[in-house]
Amino acid sequence: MSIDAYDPSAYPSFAVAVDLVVFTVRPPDLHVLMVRRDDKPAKGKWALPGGFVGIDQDLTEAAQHKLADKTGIEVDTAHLEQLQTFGRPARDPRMRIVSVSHLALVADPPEPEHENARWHRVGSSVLDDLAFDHGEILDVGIERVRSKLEYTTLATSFCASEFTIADLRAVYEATWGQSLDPANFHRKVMATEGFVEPTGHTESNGRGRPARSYVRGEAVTLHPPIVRSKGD
Amino acid sequence: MSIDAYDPSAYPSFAVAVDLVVFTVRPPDLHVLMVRRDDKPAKGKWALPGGFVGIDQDLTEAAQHKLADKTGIEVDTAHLEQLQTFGRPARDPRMRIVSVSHLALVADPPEPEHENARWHRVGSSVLDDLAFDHGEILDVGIERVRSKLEYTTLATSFCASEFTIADLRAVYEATWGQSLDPANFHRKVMATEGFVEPTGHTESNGRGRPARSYVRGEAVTLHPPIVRSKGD
DNA sequence: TGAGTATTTGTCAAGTAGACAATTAAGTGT
DNA sequence: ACACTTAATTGTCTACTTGACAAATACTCA
Repeated sequence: MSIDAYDPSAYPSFAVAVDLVVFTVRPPDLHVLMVRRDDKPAKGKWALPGGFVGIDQDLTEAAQHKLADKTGIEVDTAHLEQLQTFGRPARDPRMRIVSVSHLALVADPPEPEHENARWHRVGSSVLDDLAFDHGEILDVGIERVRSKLEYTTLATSFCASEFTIADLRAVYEATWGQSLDPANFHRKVMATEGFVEPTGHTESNGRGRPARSYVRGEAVTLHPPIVRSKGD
Repeated sequence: MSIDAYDPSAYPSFAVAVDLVVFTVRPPDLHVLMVRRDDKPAKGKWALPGGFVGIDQDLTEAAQHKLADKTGIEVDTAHLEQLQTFGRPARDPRMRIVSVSHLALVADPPEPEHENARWHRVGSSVLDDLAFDHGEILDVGIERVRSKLEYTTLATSFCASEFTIADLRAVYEATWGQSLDPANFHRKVMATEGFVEPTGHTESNGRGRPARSYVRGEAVTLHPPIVRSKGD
């Protein structure tokens, strides 16, 4: 049953695709980018943005191109990481396609140019019936972004270059779907060396005391983490 | 630059492989299974066990087969999970191969049957010059298993069906390469509901007070986690 | 000027982690 | 039977972290 014995010139032939789970935060909700399919398989259904990988194209490179294509986001302002690979033989009716899914976090994207692309609120019933196995991929993406916020500084990827602690807190609240104590959150962020760096000036949103503004710091991981409470 | 415009019958053709990072613990060290290549590319170098995925074979299924093949381990006694996918265009000189790497944790394996397969201590200089990009894959695997021990009950996958708290502690110490306080470790494990369940009897190792023995519990995640100290 | 609102700082009780002493329960050799 | 050695298990204490909530601060708006 070993495949080692195959003729080297006759390896099974796969297509390889990248699918993107692109999140953004529009307080008070987390949103994910979806495109409506207008071609043959699963026509009319919502699907994750994605596409095939070129034969000389790196996986990350393919994901970056697709992200720029669908959102108009500069590659270096967004966070992009590999999520998980899905390869069930029957996941696409056309042929054997292995999809390397990626997670992307973007701040403040413009409305999509493509007619068929749209941001959907996470939790919307639209996301309950997606094309192919994209519902499963989305679930993995949601859990990944929620857990990454606990122990990394990734939340800042959802913020503009300058932001307030309240902006950052809104990111956590939208992603986790739970409210956090402003006082304790503020203290935790400030206690983590390198999470945020003060700019020196303040931003007023018209009401209440103006908040000091910050930019991203050098730190990547949080010690100690900021944890969700058990009630997911 | 969009690939959507390609003729549907002319998707780029890839080979898809699985590579396995198989760990076991032989106190006081973590060990990883490697095979020496005796074929053309990178001949004579050590590589991760792996192979090509069949055109009708699921990724997990392919990984399970390879694991059973190389270790003689029953599939249901080992832990197996997807690690990360590597697909740099030039990573294999033969052709375009995308490798879906997997992490496996096994308890007390027999010596490998194949002449070319061998367990190597993590940290051994043998692992500094592996075939293809397997050094990179191994590094990802090492970091994954170390971090998973922090917040899951996976350490029990390294133990036989019955084990003592000291056995479990030896797993943590081998994986993290640091010693842990027996008293505090014992208390933490016992404090986590469902981590281990007592069998009622004890195991003596010839010296000192015999330890009570336990089996795996139902719990999957640890609340609170058992964390490494900063000095990695 | 005062009311309203959001940020930021203070305070305190409860819980957790890490260090290390003390106790328990075997084996071993005389 | 009796000390002696070793390792498991339990106790204890201090320092720190968490979460709840009160208080002070600094603006805008009417």
